[in-house]
Amino acid sequence: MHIDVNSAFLSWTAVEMLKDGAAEDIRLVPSAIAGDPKSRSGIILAKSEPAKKRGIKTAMTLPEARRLSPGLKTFPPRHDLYKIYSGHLFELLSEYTDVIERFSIDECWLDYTGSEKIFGAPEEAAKKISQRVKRELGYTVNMGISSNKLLSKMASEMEKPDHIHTLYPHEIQEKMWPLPARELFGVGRSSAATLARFGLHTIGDIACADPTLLRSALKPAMGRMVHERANGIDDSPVLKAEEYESKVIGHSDTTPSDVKTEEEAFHYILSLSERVGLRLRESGRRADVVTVELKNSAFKTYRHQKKLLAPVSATSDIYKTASALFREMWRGDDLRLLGVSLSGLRNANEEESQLSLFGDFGAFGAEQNESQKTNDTLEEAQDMIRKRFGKDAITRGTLL
DNA sequence: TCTGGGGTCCTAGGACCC
DNA sequence: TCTGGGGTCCTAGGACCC
Repeated sequence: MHIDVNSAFLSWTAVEMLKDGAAEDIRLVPSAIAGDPKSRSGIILAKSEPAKKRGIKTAMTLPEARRLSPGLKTFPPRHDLYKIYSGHLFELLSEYTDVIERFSIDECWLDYTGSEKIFGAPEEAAKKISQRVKRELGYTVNMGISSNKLLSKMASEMEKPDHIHTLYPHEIQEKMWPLPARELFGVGRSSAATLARFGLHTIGDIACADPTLLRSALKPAMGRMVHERANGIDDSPVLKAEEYESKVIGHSDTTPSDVKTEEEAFHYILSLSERVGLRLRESGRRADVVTVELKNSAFKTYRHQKKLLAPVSATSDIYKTASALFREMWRGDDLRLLGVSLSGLRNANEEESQLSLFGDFGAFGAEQNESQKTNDTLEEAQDMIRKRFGKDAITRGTLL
């Protein structure tokens, strides 16, 4: 089964507002969750059904949305709230199986195999789950049922909101093949355009196309994948949280105004390094690849990465690499976004020799190792302060 | 009153190795 | 008197997902 919260950010905000005594349910009027144009994040993140009827789409800019729906009520995103609501949903779902894969904050797969004996046929269980979510948590979900992840996902995307769909293999031709190619999970704007050039417009067209043609048109991996998916083929397992580890830890910020100087950029790089470093250490891991991403005022994005000789976890090491990357890559253009991410992640204790043999400036190993130990201790202390008193309890003077 | 932030995966080219 | 073929690793860029 695949389960998807209808207009998650908006639904959860609506439930919270009602809990706080709001007179109006924002789900029943044209409304949206949107960022703030002042901070240059003014896009639609979620919309109500009445807003959707007026043509408002996710990722649309706020002025565009207001033109379509002048009275549109908008509310800022509340990610901390969403995390809590998401947690409650997953708790409820955990009663039905312990094999749950969280795909995003509002979507997951349940491997219902074996649970029939306790909760009945999947269609019956889905109905129960959906009703319980509505009654106990206060919002609606879409659910899809089939024999693999791809088909259940395609099923839950069908008619919204508050629907349960099946898409078993024998239903593929009737229910999935007539859909536009773009609606196949994994086919985006670019692939859809390429497929259209070959006269392939529906999922059925892809399913019946020559696999060799697809592989040459879309590159081998993508060609093979879309052909398999269009035919309902997918054998990927539902991965429990214990079996899953993220491969990247990253943060990026769109700045309130363009960054034009190296000095200003370094402040952001330091703040970003601190945030990814904290998350890295909290996850108990170290990283040996640092990536810096920049987006200029023309919306052109570019990144540089650097693989280190040894994995690191200290903010100072991350910042050192990130600022060097920035210096090497910056084209002098006005920047609207800066990002720092860490990859090449491994468990901290797996690395016996975590200390670099050579110093910063080719100094003797011992000195470098001592300063690194001091750094680690300093940062551990800061992490503890943040854990106990909040993320803003301690920060660098330069970031104030 | 213009365009977010968090990720995953694939490809191509170059350095390098035998 | 003219330049192979098997690999691995690193990096930059891009497609795709929510």
